[in-house]
Amino acid sequence: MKVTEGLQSRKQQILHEAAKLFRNYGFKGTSLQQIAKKIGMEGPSLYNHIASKHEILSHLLMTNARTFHERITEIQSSPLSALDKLDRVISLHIELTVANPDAMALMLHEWAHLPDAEKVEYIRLRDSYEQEFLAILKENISEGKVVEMDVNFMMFMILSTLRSLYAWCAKYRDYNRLALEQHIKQGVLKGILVMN
Amino acid sequence: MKVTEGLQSRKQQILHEAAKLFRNYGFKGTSLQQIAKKIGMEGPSLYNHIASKHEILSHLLMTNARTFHERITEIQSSPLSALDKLDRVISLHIELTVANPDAMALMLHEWAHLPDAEKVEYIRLRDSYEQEFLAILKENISEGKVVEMDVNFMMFMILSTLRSLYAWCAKYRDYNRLALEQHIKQGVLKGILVMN
DNA sequence: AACATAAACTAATGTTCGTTAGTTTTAACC
DNA sequence: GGTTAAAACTAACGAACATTAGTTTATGTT
Repeated sequence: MKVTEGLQSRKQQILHEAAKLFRNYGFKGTSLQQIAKKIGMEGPSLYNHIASKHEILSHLLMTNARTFHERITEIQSSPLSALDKLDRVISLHIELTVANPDAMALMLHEWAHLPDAEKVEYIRLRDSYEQEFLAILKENISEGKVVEMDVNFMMFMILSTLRSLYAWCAKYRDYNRLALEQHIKQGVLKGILVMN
Repeated sequence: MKVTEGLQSRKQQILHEAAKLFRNYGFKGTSLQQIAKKIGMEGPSLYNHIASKHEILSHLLMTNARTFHERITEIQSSPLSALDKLDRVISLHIELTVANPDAMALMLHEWAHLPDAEKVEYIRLRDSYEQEFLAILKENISEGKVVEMDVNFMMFMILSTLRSLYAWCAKYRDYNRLALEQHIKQGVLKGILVMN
């Protein structure tokens, strides 16, 4: 019986390498053999640590989906101003993306391969997230903090940027996270045109 | 020998249904059987019209990648003002996305499954596109039309929104295309904050 | 040192799928 | 109506892959 584990448990190694491979080749395009090779094992040996290939995907997606859901609920029910809530939501995306860009990529593309039951839950979590997001935007609009605009459309634009972040943050490793936040908040909130 | 073909040739039907399926289940997650069923044939019969499964993906991706490349080159080499060029590029994205939302989804996610030679060309076309885009943004900056900001970052934000459009334009079928353009240009260029 | 359990390996199974071969049907043209 | 070629079908192959079974190796505990 092992008492001390490596810094990363075997299961975490699997999840980490799988996330990278799934991101590059897709869930269906990645074999268990490939994942195993990356950590120096044979394919079937993975089954000492996981129950199935789908379990890997489920873990990666559901963990992050639940985190997003919990965190935005916290923010929404906090006593912050509407504008501060929006600010926190942007920070939340940046935080989770910097921590785990590969998993963020999967959240966009690979949830379709979840087993049925978890797919349903995933969609529920995501829809619920978007409802909270909409509520925060509506608060801002009714307080006059934000331009009058179709609120669904406003959310689309902001989420498009935040959900693509994973693809670009690698190129901006030289920025620290605060500079990244500055840039995003400037661009998303204030636009890019010079006023006149 | 057939002289008149249906309104859509068999090959176009295949491309159309394949695009929808690839978008929903991914290239690797879609079988030729599935595609064939959608147009009422058996799997192997597809080979009377296509050379391989990869050919379908290649056609869908390369056609659109070349169109983007040609069109932005036209715009860039036109005598339009820098701001008008930016405007035209946004319109270009909207035009191609409305015409073919499924193929646009593939351009984000499925190019990794292209055969090697075409993958190289695809990346070259995309990089070249981004270079033209950057040049247009730099023109705008040096003319003072646009805020001082890291130009790569500015492009990231704009392209994130434009490249996600396919996912949302279905929800906005009630807008006509001009209203869609108004919204996007407002949001991307002017931001959402009320000025003070 | 002996034991027990975790974790690795090899071999094999059953399935799915892209693709090929060979055959039959459909439909235009003389 | 007979000819011809396109386009459909069925059957089969071979490769890839997730997963299972059974065995061996490694390791921590007594």
